[in-house]
Amino acid sequence: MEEEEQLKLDNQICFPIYSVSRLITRAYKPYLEKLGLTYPQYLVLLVLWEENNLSVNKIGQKLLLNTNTLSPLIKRMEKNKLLTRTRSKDDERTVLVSLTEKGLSLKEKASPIPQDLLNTLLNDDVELSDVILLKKTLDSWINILSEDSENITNK
Amino acid sequence: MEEEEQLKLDNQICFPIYSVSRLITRAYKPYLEKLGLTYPQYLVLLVLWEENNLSVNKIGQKLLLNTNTLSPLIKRMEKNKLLTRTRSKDDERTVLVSLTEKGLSLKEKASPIPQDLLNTLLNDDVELSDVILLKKTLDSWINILSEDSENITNK
DNA sequence: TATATTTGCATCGCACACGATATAATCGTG
DNA sequence: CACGATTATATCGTGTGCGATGCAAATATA
Repeated sequence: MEEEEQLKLDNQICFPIYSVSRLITRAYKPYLEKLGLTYPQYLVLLVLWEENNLSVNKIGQKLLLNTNTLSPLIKRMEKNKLLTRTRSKDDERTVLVSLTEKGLSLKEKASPIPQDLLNTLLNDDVELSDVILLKKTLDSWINILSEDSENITNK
Repeated sequence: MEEEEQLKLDNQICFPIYSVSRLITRAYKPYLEKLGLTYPQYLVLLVLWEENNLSVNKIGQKLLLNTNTLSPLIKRMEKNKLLTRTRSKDDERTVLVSLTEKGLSLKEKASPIPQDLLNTLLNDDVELSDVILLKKTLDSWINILSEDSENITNK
């Protein structure tokens, strides 16, 4: 393909990813608003629902987010009584994040959301096999791109 | 799949999209920094390189961005001498955005970027056919999701 | 033609992202 | 044990995204 052609918006691979990412966040919004959550906050909860009592660093590794994003985000969640922050006794530098009752209880309310949204897509002629393939491709890109940048957690 | 299972981060389709989107922006950064651009500013230029002298509204339609995002963004670009903003004589409400010499001249410098980044991925064992399929899938999602939300340009 | 509605853009407030930098605790090495 | 390097987190500044709202120009309708 000509360089000229590659600069056209329609031929960019990055633009659809960027757009779909925003559109998905938008699709989540009505669901998450009912729970008083933003999308990144929901991601933090997903992590903690799987394994409670993690350090800020560990959450960042799982979400590929740095502490300069996570620290204020987690503080807002603390203010909303979703979780607590405590310095570890073993290592005073580490902040351990634990779910409160409120944070735990949201799990049940959130559980139908992924299937609901998936159904919206599937109802609109998206094939489940495409979704699975898409995820597979993206997962391999995450590996490549996060190794390339290698700066996710200020290493 | 159980609802419980669907809440695991590994089983979410939205998370990889969100992550890859950010990782791609990050991959673009070293290239765009040399041109004094951010990623969304680069997108605006892509649009204007294809068709100059567009209204804010039209740019927003192409990028699926609303004016509350675009207005300040375009003003920053005006401050950086990349473009000019003028009220249309036909319709005083409309602001027409035109590239300056500087904005136009960046096109050549930007032209190798997409291929460069694609090569980075392809060198890392990503199949071109996967990229093409990925784009196809995402494009159809954009159609579905932007119709569903139907609020991209404050309609 | 007067006025209600719509349209195009802008502003405000809030919540991310993230590079750069700061700070305190811990670790490594002599 | 001393002290420089590393690590975990936090803070700051800038630039998005976006819902809510404002405002002026254009349009529709009585």
